[in-house]
Amino acid sequence: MTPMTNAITVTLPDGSKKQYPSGTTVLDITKSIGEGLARAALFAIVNGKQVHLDEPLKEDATLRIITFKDKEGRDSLRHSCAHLLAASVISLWPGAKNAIGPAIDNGFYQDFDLGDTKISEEDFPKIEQKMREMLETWDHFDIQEVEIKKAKKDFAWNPYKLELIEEFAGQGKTITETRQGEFLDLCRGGHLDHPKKHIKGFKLLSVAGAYWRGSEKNKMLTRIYGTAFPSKKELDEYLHQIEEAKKRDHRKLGKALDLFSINEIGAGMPFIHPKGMVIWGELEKYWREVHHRRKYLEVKTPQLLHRSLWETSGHWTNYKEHMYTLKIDDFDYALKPMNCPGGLFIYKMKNHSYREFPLRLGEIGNVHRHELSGVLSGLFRVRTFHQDDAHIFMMPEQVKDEILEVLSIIDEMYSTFGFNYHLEFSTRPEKSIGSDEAWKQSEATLQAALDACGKGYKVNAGDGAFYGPKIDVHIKDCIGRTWQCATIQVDMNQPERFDVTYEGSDGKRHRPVMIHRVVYGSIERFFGILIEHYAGKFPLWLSPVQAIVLTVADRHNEYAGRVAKELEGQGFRVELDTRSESIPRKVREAQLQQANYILVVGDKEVENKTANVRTRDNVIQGEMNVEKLALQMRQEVKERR
RNA sequence: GCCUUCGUUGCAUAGCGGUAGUGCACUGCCUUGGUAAGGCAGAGGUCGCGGGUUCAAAUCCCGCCGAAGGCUCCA
Repeated sequence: MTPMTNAITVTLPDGSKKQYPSGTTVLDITKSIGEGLARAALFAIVNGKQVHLDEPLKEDATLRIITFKDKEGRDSLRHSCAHLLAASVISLWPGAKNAIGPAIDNGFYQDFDLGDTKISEEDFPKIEQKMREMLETWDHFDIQEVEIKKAKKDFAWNPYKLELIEEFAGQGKTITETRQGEFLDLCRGGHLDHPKKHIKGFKLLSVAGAYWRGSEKNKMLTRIYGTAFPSKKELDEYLHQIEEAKKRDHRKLGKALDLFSINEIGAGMPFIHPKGMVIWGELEKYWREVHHRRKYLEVKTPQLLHRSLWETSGHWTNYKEHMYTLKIDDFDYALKPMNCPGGLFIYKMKNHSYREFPLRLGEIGNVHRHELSGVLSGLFRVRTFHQDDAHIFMMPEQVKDEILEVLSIIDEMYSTFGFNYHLEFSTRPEKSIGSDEAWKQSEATLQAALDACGKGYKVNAGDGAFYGPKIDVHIKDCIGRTWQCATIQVDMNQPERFDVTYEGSDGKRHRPVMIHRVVYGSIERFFGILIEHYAGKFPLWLSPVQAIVLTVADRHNEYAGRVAKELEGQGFRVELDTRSESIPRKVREAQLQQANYILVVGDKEVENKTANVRTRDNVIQGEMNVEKLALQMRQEVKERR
């Protein structure tokens, strides 16, 4: 490390030391160490003295960050809060039985069996009040190791805890109990040393049903979600962030901007409206532009295909509950849930030579999947959607380069939207087909490609598909949420099932390697993500309304029409507002529909043959020659910014 | 699929046993106004669908359809 002037030395919770420039705050430091810790910092001690997290540090200080993570990285603040919630609910509803209550990513939850009692969000103020009252008496947690017999006796009233005790006893684990006044709980620990002192901001967020131990075979419990932070300020920031995310909700914006709708005549079946279709069309156009340049061939395969195809592919036996099937003239048919069988069918229609490889068959294919009604959500989880699919056939020695090529396409396209992303590599699951050797080889090839691309990646051992290993790409939108979109999968199943081959340089038949890959993933989903990512303010190339021309008075209508026509003639999407409404109103409405450029024309502009230009973000460009504006807009569209 | 909550005009909502209200949007008229809501008037509703209770149901009960938040994070 190059020595820094005025550097401060920070002793991190793990004991390691790091240098920062003077003026850095504790919060900056925790953020630089890792996102988790930023929210985890309780307080900091500089040279033995406690400081505020926002306080800039001077040089030559040694800092200790006191966090609410315990030694095993568990979030003791949120976990302690879950205990507090359990104690409060049981105190308010004495018949309630608490099940588990862990800390989760952004807070905590606690499950309850409430018998016939129903708790709703209206009860939250009452519960929160009780929590505050109880917290006053919670100076510390008493945790005690107990005999199994005693534990069973203590929790005779609670079948969930009993089940856990039995289980832990069977595993030879020690049983620990914690007591806060009246409230006794079974808990393995991971609490704050001083709950009263450190729980400063908590809030209950929602109530939901959840199966005991996550299995639908078990009883449905009531789960209360909440969150907690070491300060009121951080809690408020978090709540504010949730509000901001709600404003971007694609379902809300989709309605407000008239982009799409999902109606009760088809749950999970989106209707794309004219303005939404403009964006959709641009996404497809861009996709084709990139893929054509990258030597992909495009195909289209039918929606509805005979049962025999699905029997060959294995979907009829393994995927039937997700397929829409129907009988036509006494034959069984199914709507395609995936594009690959159709793609393979095209491949099989003629002989192939290694000279054609890699053979890239792309298809923006409409698929139908019967998802459970309860999992449907806006455009994010639907029953019919379009995959920007491609099936690539190649020789084994081409796989590494081809994966790199696909990663390069992904990088190119995601950069256009301003998405940062990270890669995840999933390896062989327990239930899988194919030989050990085949798996070993394809995993090694994917890994070699990942290493070569230099992006860094996370390994999810055992998370691959049953037919092959995969690479998933997770994008991060502008408010920090991540979404899995692109995926690259090696398929060791379908080529066998369809018995596809190619002729090698040795004149013999060989089995090609096939990979599936998508970039957008689902166009519906990607569209939804984009709506939230841009908060409805689409960049010019995607924007449904690129410009609105509005008039000051009726006598300017004719000229305004000419201006609109000129821009339209140059290929822009333009609206004309000649209503006899006030200018502030017309400007406001143009802004609300997120028109990129708002052109006002009045006496001055008619005389000078110009338009007065402003953007939806209140940037006033002033009087401009229309041709010059068109030139500027063309450049903006071209650069897709 | 299961749990909780919810479905009132194009949108957002009030009403929660006794003639269905408001705001925005829409239509008409007045206004011809210079950059985020000018004024007045009007039209628009099988209160998701079906059944039940009641003298009377948007309101209470049951069933169905649809939506939202969950159902992975383990004492």
